[in-house]
Amino acid sequence: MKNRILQTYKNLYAEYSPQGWWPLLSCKGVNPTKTGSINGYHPNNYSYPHNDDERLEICIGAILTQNTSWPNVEKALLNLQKLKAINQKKILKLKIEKLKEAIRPAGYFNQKAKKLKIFAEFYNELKGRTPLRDELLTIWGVGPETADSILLYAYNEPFFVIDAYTKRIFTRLGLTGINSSYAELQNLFHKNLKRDTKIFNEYHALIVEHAKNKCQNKPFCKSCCLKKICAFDCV
DNA sequence: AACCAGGACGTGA
DNA sequence: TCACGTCATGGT
Repeated sequence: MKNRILQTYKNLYAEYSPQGWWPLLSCKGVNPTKTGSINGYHPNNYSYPHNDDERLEICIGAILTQNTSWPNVEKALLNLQKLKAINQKKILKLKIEKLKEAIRPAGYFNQKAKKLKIFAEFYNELKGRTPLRDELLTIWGVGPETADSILLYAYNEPFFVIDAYTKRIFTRLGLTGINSSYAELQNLFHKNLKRDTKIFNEYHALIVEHAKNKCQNKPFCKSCCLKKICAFDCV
């Protein structure tokens, strides 16, 4: 089993090369090959975030991207940037209607505006301290995936991020069951990989890339780099 | 023109 | 626990 988790990673890495997550506004133009308007990817550079506002930007992005495509999130982030609202104190001061207007392109703007207000409060009280996973999970609007995205990409803590793409790909590979829980799937990675932040960072990003390119709802198995190690019966 | 996107919450069983 | 409805915009 361990070999297959690692082998999958190696195949994806060889196919797509380093992804440069998490995308940040400050990295605009670094990797113009990626989709979206920000192009805020920074391949082979795992030093981000570089300050509290960049860290908060990742947290905001993690919340805004809930069940939402990244290009839509980018529009919202750019609107927030214009308002200089990628800062917890500014978010707290901003009127809720203004906040909703700014993040409207990301969808669910009523819920997400509330989520950002609540998170900004929490973030402000942290005063730079790294939050515990259980702390994050008590926040309204932060579930397991958002918590792990924040821990991994904003705080460089080794928590593997499980999303719909991960479930789809690893179910098809035959490495997990269709009904496996978030915790079970996360355990699969935690137990079979070195607890290394850079690998967790890259692996999740590669999973997303692969799901977008090949392992879509309707998969393109013929040209898939995981074809030889996949259990999926592609017709 | 339906379908779905880097989920989480509230509810009822 | 767990299945299900709800939330909303924008790209394909």
